Amino acid sequence: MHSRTPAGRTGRPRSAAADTAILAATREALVELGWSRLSLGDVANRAGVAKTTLYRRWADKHELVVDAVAELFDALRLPDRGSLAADIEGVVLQFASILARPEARSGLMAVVAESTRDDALRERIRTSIVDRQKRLVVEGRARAQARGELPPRTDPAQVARTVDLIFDIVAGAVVHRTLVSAEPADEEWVRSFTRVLLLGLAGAEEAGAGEVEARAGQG
Amino acid sequence: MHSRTPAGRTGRPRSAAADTAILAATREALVELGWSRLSLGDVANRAGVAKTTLYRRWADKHELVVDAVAELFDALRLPDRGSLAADIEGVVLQFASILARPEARSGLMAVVAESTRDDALRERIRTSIVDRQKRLVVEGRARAQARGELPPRTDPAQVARTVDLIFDIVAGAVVHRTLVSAEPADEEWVRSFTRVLLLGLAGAEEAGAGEVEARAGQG
Amino acid sequence: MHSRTPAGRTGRPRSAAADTAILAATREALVELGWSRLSLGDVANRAGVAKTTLYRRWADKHELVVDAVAELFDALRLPDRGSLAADIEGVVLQFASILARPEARSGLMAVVAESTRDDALRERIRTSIVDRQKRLVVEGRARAQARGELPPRTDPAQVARTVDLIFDIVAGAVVHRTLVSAEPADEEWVRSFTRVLLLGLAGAEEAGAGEVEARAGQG
Amino acid sequence: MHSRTPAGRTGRPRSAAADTAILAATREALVELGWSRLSLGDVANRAGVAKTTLYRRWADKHELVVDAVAELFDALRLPDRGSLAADIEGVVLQFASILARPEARSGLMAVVAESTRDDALRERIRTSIVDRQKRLVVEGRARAQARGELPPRTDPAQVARTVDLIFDIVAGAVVHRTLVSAEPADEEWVRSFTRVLLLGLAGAEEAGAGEVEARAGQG
DNA sequence: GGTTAACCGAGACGGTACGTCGGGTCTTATA
DNA sequence: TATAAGACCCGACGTACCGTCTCGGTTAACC
Repeated sequence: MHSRTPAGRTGRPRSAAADTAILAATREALVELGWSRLSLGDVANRAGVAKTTLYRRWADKHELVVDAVAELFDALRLPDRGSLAADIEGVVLQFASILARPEARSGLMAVVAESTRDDALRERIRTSIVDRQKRLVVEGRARAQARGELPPRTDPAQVARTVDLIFDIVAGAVVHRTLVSAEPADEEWVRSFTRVLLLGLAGAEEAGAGEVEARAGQG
Repeated sequence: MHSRTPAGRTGRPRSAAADTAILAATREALVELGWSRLSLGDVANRAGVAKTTLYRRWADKHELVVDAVAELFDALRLPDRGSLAADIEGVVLQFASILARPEARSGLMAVVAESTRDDALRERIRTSIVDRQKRLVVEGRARAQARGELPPRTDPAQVARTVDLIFDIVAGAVVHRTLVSAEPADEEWVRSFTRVLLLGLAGAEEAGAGEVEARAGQG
Repeated sequence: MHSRTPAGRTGRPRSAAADTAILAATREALVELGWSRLSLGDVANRAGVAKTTLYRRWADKHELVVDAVAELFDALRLPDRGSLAADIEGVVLQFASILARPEARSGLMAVVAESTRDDALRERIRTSIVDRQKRLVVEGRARAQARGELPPRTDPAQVARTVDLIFDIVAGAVVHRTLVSAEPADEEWVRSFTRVLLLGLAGAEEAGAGEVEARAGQG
Repeated sequence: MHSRTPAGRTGRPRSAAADTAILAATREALVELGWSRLSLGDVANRAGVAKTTLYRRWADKHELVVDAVAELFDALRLPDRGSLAADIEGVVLQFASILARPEARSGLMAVVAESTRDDALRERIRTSIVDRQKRLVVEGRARAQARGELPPRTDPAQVARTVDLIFDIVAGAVVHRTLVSAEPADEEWVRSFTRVLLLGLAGAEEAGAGEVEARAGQG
């Protein structure tokens, strides 16, 4: 994570328990107070840790919250429900249920907001959250290809573009639905959304091959 | 907007110029400092206005920024480019270009983040930004129906559901692409995205009619 | 005191009560905690004042304590006990009794210690405390001259030198006795000290005249 | 000094060099930073020693500084300049020149300030500095008696009182002159001061004998 | 000549206070 | 009544030291 392990090996080693306690305390405080009222002094108190210990490990509020929130998304699993549509619906519902938790809602949005002015923070978000969860898309595609639901694809650049596009559509739609529109991403909505997504991808898949080749010929 | 016009009519009237100057100063400060470093004292200075004046009109930082940011999105127009796909691409590119402006990026995300803990703020965002821009989806559908690209729909509840879904997908994907994935929503990406969206909607439209009626019979 | 009255006349004026409360709180805290454990946050609390208010008026702990302590010495009066010796004994006993108060002891010495590294602070001490109390020596001499105990002196430079010398001897001896030697400056000690001082001054007065004239001829 | 020699005799003995290095580093830091900005971590760094080592030997900042400063005054010597007046002037000038050194100025005053709230510290100051230097007064009197400048005195209590009085007057006046009045204790000032002191003592000596006997009869 | 107990360096730890900054309220004089 | 100015209370910031505590490793005296 943040642990740029200190060069030397001397001195008292850092307490591993402190990290855990701090991140848990951060999530707890996010639930109770939200982002804007969360203070690092309070987090340190909750964690039973001195403020200095906290600052020794994280440069500021945002970096801390990225790590605290990132762990939440690691709970996401791609269930095997027999079909691509069902798999997607399953993972989207999980995602929605994480976003229903207050610490995820306000923590995630706050760091994204700050990352618009802080390249290091943006990179940290990408590394700790975004790229980490793209595994779900990759897994899902592989499983669908194994089932014969999707044709095997080999062009790596094209695969990467597609994975990114799917991820932006899925994550973006769910976040927007729950946080901006402030409507629940319930089973009905998820079914509608998944249908649109899969039909769109299927259609694009068919039409896309020739176009890509055509473009490759130009560039 | 915020102007709960004061009851009494006596005394010195509020300066109309102050509102404009404050909102402009807010956007300017957002560009330079981002959300977290923006301070109301500084905004008041830039606007050549006393802090008192500012607080008399907006309850706090977030309300002010919602108003300041909302104006940016009012510039969105639905261009008539001859086809639904082209129209969508046009408006999405506009949206992306607004999100490329730093005041929009950090302002929008910051108020969304705070709105996860503040119902009044969420409502204000919905009123001032979200619902206001859904007009684009409604207009686009109407134009496409006029062109014969889409069949006319009459069930108002179903229409509302579809409009909401489209808006969440479009806005969500563009925001996620630009702010979270931190990749440009350039012409190529917009073309890919639009193709997936339209094919998905077309497919769902065909398949959906019967299903909706069936569900309506149950509910 | 410290009040470099702000240039402009606009805005809310500074609370005069705050000054008084802060200085009183400072002395109270000095009594309870001593210099080193005295914190400005605590002083602000005791005074019922925000820390910012305190810092707006005093640059740091030392400046504040100089002002708080200086007031204590303004209580010194030169009693008319009928003879120069008795007058001196009276004022020295008063001085000793002020130095017996813990806020005076630790406050005074602490600012003197810091003033060895801070010219502005040293000047402040001189202005607020030292020069202010030299009035006692001047008064005492005048009264003794009126009684005929001392011959009238007119050379102002020589008078100033003598006043300074007397002040350094008196203040120095009492401070050293009470704070460094840590013995009480009780009546017996004060009587012995005063006898030495007066006999020394009388002798120097006799022998000094010619020498001074001689030096004046050279310079 | 501070070395409460550890009970057991086994194990690695303490480094003697560390003591020297630490005290020297303390004085060096006092010169550069003054008391208030002096930190023990910094002293340890300068001395090339771990903080642990420092704390194993001195309980806190004040105790350390007493020891560091006390050594400075051990350089005082009573010169034999042929007369009591000249001897006194000589030693007073030495004293003044030590007090001109920044480490002595701020170190001495700081520990005196703190000692007003700390009896152990006051005792340490008395032992390490005050009583240690009273030897100068005792020596000076003895030499003057040998020269026949002073009558031999035998009552030990009276002698002790006189030695204390002289020490308080001399040390107090010089300290006050240099640190509080912030004027130089130069040759001219020292000459004036010594004249007053000696004349005062001579007069008191003559007049005092009978009075002392009288008081002894009462007590 | 191995044991062993106290030493040493490094540096993390729980604390306390620092001096600053911003939020939002208030009190003036002026318009 | 609105305004500009600016003082006010409050609370958090991030930093600096304090004095304590672990570590791994080093000495010297004792056996």
